[in-house]
Amino acid sequence: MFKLKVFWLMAGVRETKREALRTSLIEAAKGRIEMSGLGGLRARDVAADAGCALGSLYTVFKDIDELILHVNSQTLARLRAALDLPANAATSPKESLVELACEYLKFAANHKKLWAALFDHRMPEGVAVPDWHVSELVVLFQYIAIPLAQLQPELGKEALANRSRTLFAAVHGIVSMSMEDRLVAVPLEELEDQLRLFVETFVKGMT
Amino acid sequence: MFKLKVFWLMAGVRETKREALRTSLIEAAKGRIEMSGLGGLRARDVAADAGCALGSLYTVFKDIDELILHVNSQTLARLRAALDLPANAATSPKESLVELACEYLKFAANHKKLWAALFDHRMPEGVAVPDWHVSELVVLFQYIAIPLAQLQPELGKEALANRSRTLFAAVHGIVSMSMEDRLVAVPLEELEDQLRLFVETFVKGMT
DNA sequence: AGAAAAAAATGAACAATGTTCAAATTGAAA
DNA sequence: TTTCAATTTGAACATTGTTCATTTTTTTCT
Repeated sequence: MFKLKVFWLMAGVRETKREALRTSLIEAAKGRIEMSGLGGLRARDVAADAGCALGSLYTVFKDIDELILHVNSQTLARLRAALDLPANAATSPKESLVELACEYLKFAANHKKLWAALFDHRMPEGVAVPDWHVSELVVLFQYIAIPLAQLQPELGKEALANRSRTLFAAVHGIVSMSMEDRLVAVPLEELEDQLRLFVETFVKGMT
Repeated sequence: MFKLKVFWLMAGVRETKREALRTSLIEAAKGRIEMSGLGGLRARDVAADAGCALGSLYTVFKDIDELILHVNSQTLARLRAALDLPANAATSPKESLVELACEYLKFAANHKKLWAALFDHRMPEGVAVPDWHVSELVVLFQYIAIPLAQLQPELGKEALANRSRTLFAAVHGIVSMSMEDRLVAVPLEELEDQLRLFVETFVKGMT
């Protein structure tokens, strides 16, 4: 028993260190992206920040893209968490959609560079985004599908999915352009008003 | 021999060759982007395709970004030309907005990589997109502003500009996501129906 | 036209960066 | 402790954007 436990503990050291390194690398990459954006991410900087050699990065991740995907995965998790509040505390389907959109805008504004990395990142030509990450993205459509289904109960499953995706894309486009200071020089409160108006108009047109 | 030299002197060989090189480089870059996307663009390939030395590229353009901006500038010009048809042949403001959106979708679908380059390209951290290029983009909002002003004549100049920008951003978001085969596996006709429905719904909600 | 000056084109060299790999280090087993 | 296997390391490599001394071409001057 004692021996077994000792064995297990000792055998665990490698796994433990590996996990710690993995976490450090993701955290370091996240920090660099927050500071300098996706374009300012350097393998050497990440390794230095994480306190490991350059080569060690490649023993944990296949390449830089895989590391970025993991940072994006965490960002998506925080985004989903932020959307859970308005999704649950809804007074009406319309209000729910409006609040979801506003929360999305606020998240983007409060995490500009991490949020941008979510959509700016591109895999190398011909390489597909892995399924596990695509499905993390697709879940976002669900937040919209629930209130939308209440507003249009006659919609079939397919049609509902299509419209959810379309409305998400529209809101995303608006938020996305809001983040480009060059094209939109307007305070956040006003952006939120515009977005609110947009969703309300769209919902009104639906009924 | 004397006459030949005089001819060359008068022809302004220097300027002519410089313009020809400029054109070749932009054309070569355009071709490379069409073939391999923005991520597949290489200074060496462009120079080789244009039939000049690597260094010559940098006698015409400050850096690769400037070259890309010029390719994007031409793409924008073609996009605007494509939008002129539906903008002029409109039967009603609503129809005008619908057709503009559909034409935008078709342009994106027919020039996927060039269109993607338009929005995927990022200047280096801290460097702003030059004014001349920003204003080329901003003109797109005007296409929407005209029918929108007819639908809501009570809107002030500022409010009209805001709403035009918002509607453009929404349509752009939808088209943008449509181009990501991974998230949207749907034929173009159906995408067009979705987009048409979206704009119609929004216009209906506006009135 | 020919020489001299100015401008432009060239491509080798440089710097930055992602990735690999042989050697060194460290953990696991006996 | 000793041995073996897994892991870590960072120097070296490959690719790419950019620069610059040198060469070539164009213009100017006589």
